[in-house]
Order: sequence, then structure tokens, then C-alpha cells
Amino acid sequence: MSIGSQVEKARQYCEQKGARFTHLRETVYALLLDKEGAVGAYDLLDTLKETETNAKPATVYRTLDFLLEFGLIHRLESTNAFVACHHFGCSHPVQFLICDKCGLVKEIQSEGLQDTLVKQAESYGFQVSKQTIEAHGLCSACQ
Amino acid sequence: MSIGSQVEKARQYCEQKGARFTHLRETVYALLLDKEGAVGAYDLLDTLKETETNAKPATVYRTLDFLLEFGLIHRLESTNAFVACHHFGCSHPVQFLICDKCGLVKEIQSEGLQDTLVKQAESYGFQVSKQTIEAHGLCSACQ
DNA sequence: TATACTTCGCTAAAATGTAACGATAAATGT
DNA sequence: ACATTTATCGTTACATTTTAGCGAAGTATA
Ligand SMILES: [Zn+2]
Ligand SMILES: [Zn+2]
Ligand SMILES: [Zn+2]
Ligand SMILES: [Zn+2]
Repeated sequence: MSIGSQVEKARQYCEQKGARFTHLRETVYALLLDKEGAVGAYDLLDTLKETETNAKPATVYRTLDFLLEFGLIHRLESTNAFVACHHFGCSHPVQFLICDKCGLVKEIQSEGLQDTLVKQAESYGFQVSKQTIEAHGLCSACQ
Repeated sequence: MSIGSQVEKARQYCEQKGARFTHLRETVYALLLDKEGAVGAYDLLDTLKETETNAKPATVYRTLDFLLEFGLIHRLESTNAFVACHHFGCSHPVQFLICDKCGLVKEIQSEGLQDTLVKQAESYGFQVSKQTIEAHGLCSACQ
């Protein structure tokens, strides 16, 4: 799906939920969609400055917070970076394959993985509310 | 196992590998063993300063780097915190259950979980070298 | 318009993490 | 014992990542 139509989908999703998909939010989301991999907040800030000349760290973090809250993007804990989600709306477990050579980030949804984790946790009496699964390695192109 | 004997086990493990288990390293490892949960680097620094008056951020991070390298501790990516490993030596996948209420961190080793992730990754042609699995939620005592 | 609410620009600072360099201290070879 | 090498430590300074606070500007609602 093209970036443009993905952005439109995001706009409709936000407005349907009563949230404003402002120019900043649209711009940042589009920037992230434009990448194969994840982008750090300050790299994002540098890019953003090209069009939004008065962008500051707080600008980026506030915008990222919004996008995170509405599930339009995810945060990679192992690299302090952010990546666009292409299928927001459907609540889904978040699992990533991260290539340490080319930076590619592949978001997967393995129900099996999710189930295995939740079952393991239950066997310890533990109730899972949010999981972080990030596998680092090499993508097929980089091996 | 008591903290003392766990520290001794660590000392022997390090020396057997030709590494020096110095006073600083022992102290930091013991501090981490003494916690149910994970500790941030600067909290650790505050505690460390009580006995090592000239400890600085670099002191802590260098020590943590050593302990990480030898597998005596793990780093939680989702909370920027460190937790002692009680069964170093046996190479094991690293998976955590983290209670968001009381801070308890339970390290588990589910081969099934590891296998499921690796198999999923392989189906995308992806070769995993290191995985991060951290499940947040509530422990049995906190539900 | 009046009102409430959200977003934004800006400043500052907190929290987290590293690089660099010389001084000690320990291991190694003679 | 002595010199040589290596690892660790103390210190300083800096880099990176993230958040708090405040008032101005924009937006919805009545
Ligand atoms: Zn997603
Ligand atoms: Zn790659
Ligand atoms: Zn472990
Ligand atoms: Zn708990």
C-alpha cells in the first residue's frame, strides 16, 4: 500500500476515534512509513526540521507519544527507535525481527508465539498485559 | 541459594575463565542479587556510593558491561535496568516476566518459546542471533 | 462570542549512557 | 627482582535520550 493511502487510513482511524491527525502527526507518521527500518527520535528530528524549521526534541516526542498511544507506530525497546505499524486498529501482539546489518525491521504476528508466552507466564501465575519480543539477527538478504 | 554462595560461584566462574572478579564487580553483583527486581544504573550508583565513595557513572557502566559480558547479569531493554542472573554458565535464552506493580522480575527459560521464535524467524528467512523477550504484567501476588 | 479543551513553540533540565586519558594494579617474561 | 605488557580504575567531560512546565495559538462546542 502506498504511503499516501496509508496516511489517509490513519487519518480516518484517528478522526473516527475523535483524535486530531494534525499536520505534525501526519508528517511524522509519513516519515516513518518511508523507512524500511526504525528511526531514532533525533534522526527523526533532523529530517523533520527540513520542513518544520522550529521542531524541537519535545515536538518529536510529543508527536511520537500520540502515535504510540493510538497504535500507529511501535517503539523498539532494544534500540530506542520507532517504526511505523502498517496494520493498526486490529489489536495485535508486537513482535519484531531486526536485521543488525541493514537495519530492516519486520513486524510479525505469530499467534503461536503469543500463546506460548502467555501460557508460560500463566504457569508461573503471571498475567501478561504487554509483551516485548525483539529478535536481532540477519535478514535473508544480509546473511 | 544465599547471596554469599552465589557470589562465590560467580568468583570461581570468572577466575576459571581467566577474568578478574574484582571488589567492584563483586559488590555490584551482590547488590543486584539482593534485589527481587531490576535496578537502574543510577539507582545502583547511589547505593554503590555508600561504600565506594568515588563511584561515578562510568564506574557503574564499566562494571555492568563486565557482568553482562560474562553473563552474570542481564539487561532489561524495556526498563533500562539490570537484573542478576542466578544460573550463568549454562548458555540460555533470556526471557523475563516483569511485574509492573511490585517490580518483581522472574527469569524463565522456555525452550518452546525460544524454538517458536526461531522457527517463525526462519520462515521469513531471518537468522536470529539474540532475542529479547520481556512480558510485562502482574505477578500472582499483585493480581 | 464565550468557553473549554487540545495542540504547539519554547526553554530548561532530568535521566541515561560514552569517550578519553592518565594513574594504579596485576599478570607475564626475563 | 626487574622490566614489559595488560587490565582495571579514577576522573573529567561530554553525548544521547527523554520529560516537565508554561503560556500562546488553534479548535470544538454551545
Ligand atoms: Zn503493529
Ligand atoms: Zn539485512
Ligand atoms: Zn539468566
Ligand atoms: Zn507483583
